[in-house]
Amino acid sequence: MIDNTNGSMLKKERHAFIIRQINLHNKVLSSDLSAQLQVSEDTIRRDLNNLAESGEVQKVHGGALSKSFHFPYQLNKVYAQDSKKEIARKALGLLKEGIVVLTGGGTTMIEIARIIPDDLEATFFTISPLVALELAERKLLTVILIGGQLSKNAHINMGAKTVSDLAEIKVDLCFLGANGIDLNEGITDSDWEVVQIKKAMIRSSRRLAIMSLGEKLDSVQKMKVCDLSALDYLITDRDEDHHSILDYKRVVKII
Amino acid sequence: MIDNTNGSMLKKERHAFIIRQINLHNKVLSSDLSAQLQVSEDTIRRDLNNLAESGEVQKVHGGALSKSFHFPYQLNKVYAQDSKKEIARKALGLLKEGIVVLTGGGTTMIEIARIIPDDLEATFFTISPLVALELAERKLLTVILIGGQLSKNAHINMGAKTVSDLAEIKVDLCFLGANGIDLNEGITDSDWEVVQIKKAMIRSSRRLAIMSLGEKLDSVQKMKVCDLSALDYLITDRDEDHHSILDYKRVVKII
DNA sequence: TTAAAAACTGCAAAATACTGCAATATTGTT
DNA sequence: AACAATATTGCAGTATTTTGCAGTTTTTAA
Repeated sequence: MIDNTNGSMLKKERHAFIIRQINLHNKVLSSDLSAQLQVSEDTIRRDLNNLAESGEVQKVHGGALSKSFHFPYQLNKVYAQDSKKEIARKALGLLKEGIVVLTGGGTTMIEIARIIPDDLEATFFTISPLVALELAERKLLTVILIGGQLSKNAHINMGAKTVSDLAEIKVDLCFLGANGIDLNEGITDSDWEVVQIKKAMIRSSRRLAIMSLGEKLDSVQKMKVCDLSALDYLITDRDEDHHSILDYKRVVKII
Repeated sequence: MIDNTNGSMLKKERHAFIIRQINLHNKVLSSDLSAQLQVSEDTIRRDLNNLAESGEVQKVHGGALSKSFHFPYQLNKVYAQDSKKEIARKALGLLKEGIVVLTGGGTTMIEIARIIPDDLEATFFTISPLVALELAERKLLTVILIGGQLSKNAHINMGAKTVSDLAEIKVDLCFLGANGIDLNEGITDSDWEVVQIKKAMIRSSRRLAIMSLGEKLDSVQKMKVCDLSALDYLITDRDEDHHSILDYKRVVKII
């Protein structure tokens, strides 16, 4: 592991070693390098300063990170928007002329609303004001916003009134986002109120389509919404032959 | 799941992990992060403070929320004329702690929603998704969106369901825009459905405040909403001594 | 209203970073 | 090879950052 054959190591060699470690692990700790390279932490710190000056690494307190290490988000942009668009594109295949749909909120659902063709005639129930407004842009859609108390976090209508209004409808298809999705635990969420709403939505629908980023697969939250067996479709951005999908494929139709 | 390759985790890595969790689930709890990252909640709190300072998340009691999720609809920011802002400023005077309000839609109403102080505790019913979303930004407001079929041009909920839901409430004050306003003909509108909604809203309110640009005074539309005698307040951008106001002043309180 | 949870404050310990400096190593020149 | 000029390294002392803890205040929920 340590290339310390002749006791002393040139600065360039150390730099190369550090770069290699960073490429390997995306990060290095000064303390680790000091031990591995048998030099003082001061020297390591100077090395990291050099590499940072020439823009090869990103120095942080305690070590350094790969320069490509950046926050997985961009300001003013929806996280993983391309993936969500891919999900939206797939979801579109479930929409047919005259269908009656019930939808939740979330950015993925908004992406679907955005790409619904202008010539589709259908009825959309939704608990999300944002989705409703987006859907209302399509001339031929009937958009019904189910009322209730608007939650500040999720920006969807919740509470008893929403649940009881939901009980009065029965739709062909329900689009729902998932916060946690797992083979054994099924669909889970972290907010009790949200879970009540989702359950009510599922009760009001003949078929259920869950949309989820592939990243969320195998994650579990505190509250249970339903089992995987309740799903008719699972729509993700991953290819259906992706290894992470295989187990799900046996339980639910993957789109 | 947790990227804990090495025993210790650099601060920036924690930050990235937090951002990722927020992007994925829209919200995080300090307690969860503390457990997942194996650091004290104090550290998490400081992390969240840092991320909030640089505007990357929105900190709330107990955790943090995704910021990108919170402001998307501000994109279609309407630029209210000064006169509408003036009306909004005046309307604010009618709001008191604990009041229950019912509002319609329209840019003037949105302008009011925007300038409501953060420390006002009150309950707002509304038939406008946009107004509801704007109101939801105020932490202490309870916002109840009355459902119905979303009209494509006015972007308010209408139809039988909305009317019957309105019949079930009784509020202190109703804010309504006016399309036509005239001494003899009262408040008038051009859309039959809108008139039904407005009448239902008026029935559900103890006091009625009509907001209208001064230029709409003395104009008449086809359908009647109510007489001027039904108004408690008429809010315009004109000075109350303006010549065009004088006649109205005898019938209704001008603000 | 009270009780629990969460946030803030100040503080101290540990880890990390910086400064100047002397010892050592490297390089370039004759 | 000898020597000077330069660069690198480790060290000691000091400063800064990070973190957890205890006590207090604020917020939330019942």
